[in-house]
Amino acid sequence: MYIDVPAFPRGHVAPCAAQEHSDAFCGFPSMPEYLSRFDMLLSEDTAWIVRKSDVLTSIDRDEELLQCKEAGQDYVIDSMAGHRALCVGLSGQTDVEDRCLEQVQSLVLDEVLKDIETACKLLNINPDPAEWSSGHVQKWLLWTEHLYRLPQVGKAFQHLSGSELCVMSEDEFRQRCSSCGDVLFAHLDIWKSGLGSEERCAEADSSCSGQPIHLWQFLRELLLKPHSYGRSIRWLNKEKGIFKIEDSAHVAKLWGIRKNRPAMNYDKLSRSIRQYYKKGIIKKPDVSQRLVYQFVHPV
DNA sequence: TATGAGGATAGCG
DNA sequence: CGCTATCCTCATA
Repeated sequence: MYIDVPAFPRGHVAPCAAQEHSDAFCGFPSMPEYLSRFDMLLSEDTAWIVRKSDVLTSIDRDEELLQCKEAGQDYVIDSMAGHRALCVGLSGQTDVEDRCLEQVQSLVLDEVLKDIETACKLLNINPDPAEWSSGHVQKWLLWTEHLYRLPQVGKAFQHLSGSELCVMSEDEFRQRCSSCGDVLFAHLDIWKSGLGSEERCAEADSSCSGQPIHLWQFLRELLLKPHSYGRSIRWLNKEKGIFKIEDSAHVAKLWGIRKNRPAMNYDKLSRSIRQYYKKGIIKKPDVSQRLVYQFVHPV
């Protein structure tokens, strides 16, 4: 049985095209990490098969398999070519598992849509790629490149509107960018398919084409998505609103992209944070630590 | 060398 | 005017 889910299988182990980061993490959660969100739905003897998407082709299957085994789970990588299909249970008990899988599917879909909504807010762009101007396309590219640590290839897609981008085939993406065209195509594909429900779309629409976002709101949004941004900024104590900026350059870069300020850096971003001291929005925690701040009014 | 505090100034909706 | 963005000086680790 196969579940067709946008996003998960294509993204989760996308190859790390950027050489600068040699560690295993490529901006995506590992499969075990991702699946751990759904632990409650997985029975111990359930095996998962991930059909190999084109994005997965450059990953060493054995290595991936190993990674999954290390996590103490019984995951299996299917060698079938195919795309964007995730998973499915093997060992037997179909009744219960079918129900579980339906729930997983709905949860995964939900996660994906929420991720896109967040990205819309953070980028201040429309959730529907077809509506993007060439400027929006560049913004999305820049963001995606930084988020997943891909090489910067904005130039290869210059002067392209969202609708033009949407009708491009995967091969055309590859032609424009041999190093990561396939990955970018996969990411765009997630956006293209993430538009199933209209209510969400309308919702996201009103929330993102809004007012200029404030820095503290932006930081909050990043903190809400540890799965995507946890390597750059994370809570040290969520209840007290204490957070730490783990990668100052990266956070500053993302903020710069959001505000269309290519020259943004941590020096300037931190100056803005300090402006919040007297406004009572953010302060240094009682025991001051480097790169650690605290929201005065935690939610 | 990176971070932190805060003054000064300019731009912008 | 509020909210930065930018630049700068001085202090600190």
